[in-house]
Amino acid sequence: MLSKKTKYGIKALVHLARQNDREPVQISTISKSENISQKFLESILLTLRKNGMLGSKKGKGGGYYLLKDPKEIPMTTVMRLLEGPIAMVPCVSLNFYEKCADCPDENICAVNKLMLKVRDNTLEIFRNTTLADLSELADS
Amino acid sequence: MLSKKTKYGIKALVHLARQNDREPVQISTISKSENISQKFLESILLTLRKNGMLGSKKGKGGGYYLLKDPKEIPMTTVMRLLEGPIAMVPCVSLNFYEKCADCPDENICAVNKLMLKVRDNTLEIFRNTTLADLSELADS
DNA sequence: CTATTACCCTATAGATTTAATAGGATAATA
DNA sequence: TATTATCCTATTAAATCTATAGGGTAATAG
Repeated sequence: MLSKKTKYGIKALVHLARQNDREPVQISTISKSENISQKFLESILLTLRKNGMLGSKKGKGGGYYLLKDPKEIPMTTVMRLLEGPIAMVPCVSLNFYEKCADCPDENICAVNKLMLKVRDNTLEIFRNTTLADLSELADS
Repeated sequence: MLSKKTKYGIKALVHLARQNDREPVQISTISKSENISQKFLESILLTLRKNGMLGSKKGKGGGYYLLKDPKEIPMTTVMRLLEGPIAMVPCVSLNFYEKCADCPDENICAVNKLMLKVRDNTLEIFRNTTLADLSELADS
């Protein structure tokens, strides 16, 4: 299951991507528009900024804005930042690999085999989907 | 992330599928062979039996056994039974659909759009992978 | 220069889920 | 009738998630 943190984070990023200009958008604006608890959103945007995804401006007229072109932001980056590993088990994770304590040999492990396939497919989707793609309304 | 319950459940099912005959296998045997806490495994096998996946036999020479041919058991069934929804968000789930509280219109929701793609792909894999496929050792 | 605005940061708490354990009841077999 | 092995409920320990609280800091306007 996707955490609310990730869900809200994506929504906020898309909100910023849909902005025509790069003018800062206030937390409260996004919070109201996307129905997200303002304080919770605050902490999410903070981690997005700390990880180089967003810039911010303080004081009146301040807010958050995207640092890069939405076309240049693949969802792999966003997902790993907010949700962590894309794989469903650590033993098939590229960026968060961990050996299973119970599994003597990954090569003959059924779970490994299955989840490797799932990871490959999911990864492919996230790689080929940018924030710009998600910002285009409806269908496609 | 895949829960240990699901992980252990799949391993146990594969263990049973790898059995040549349909003779009952004791919990303790699977538990030792797969490095799973026996009591925890007990509860997992119980739910698998209650949902028509396994049969059981009590007393000496008892144990659990598959009720169907592994070729006839797609991973969609197993996953839904053990893990629940395959989708990462309830609003794109086929069997566990739920509307998001915060989302006024799913058709223009970026998260919905993205997770729908992921679900479609993952579902396809689970549909086309049977317990028999996972039981074949190594590569493929 | 000072009031206001809006982000910055840490800590904590409540709720939920997960993973496992405990302890015995029940049924089948030898 | 003793033994074996599943059946079943309840409980707990730990982890994670989802916020909320409460103030600090920097920028802007007038």
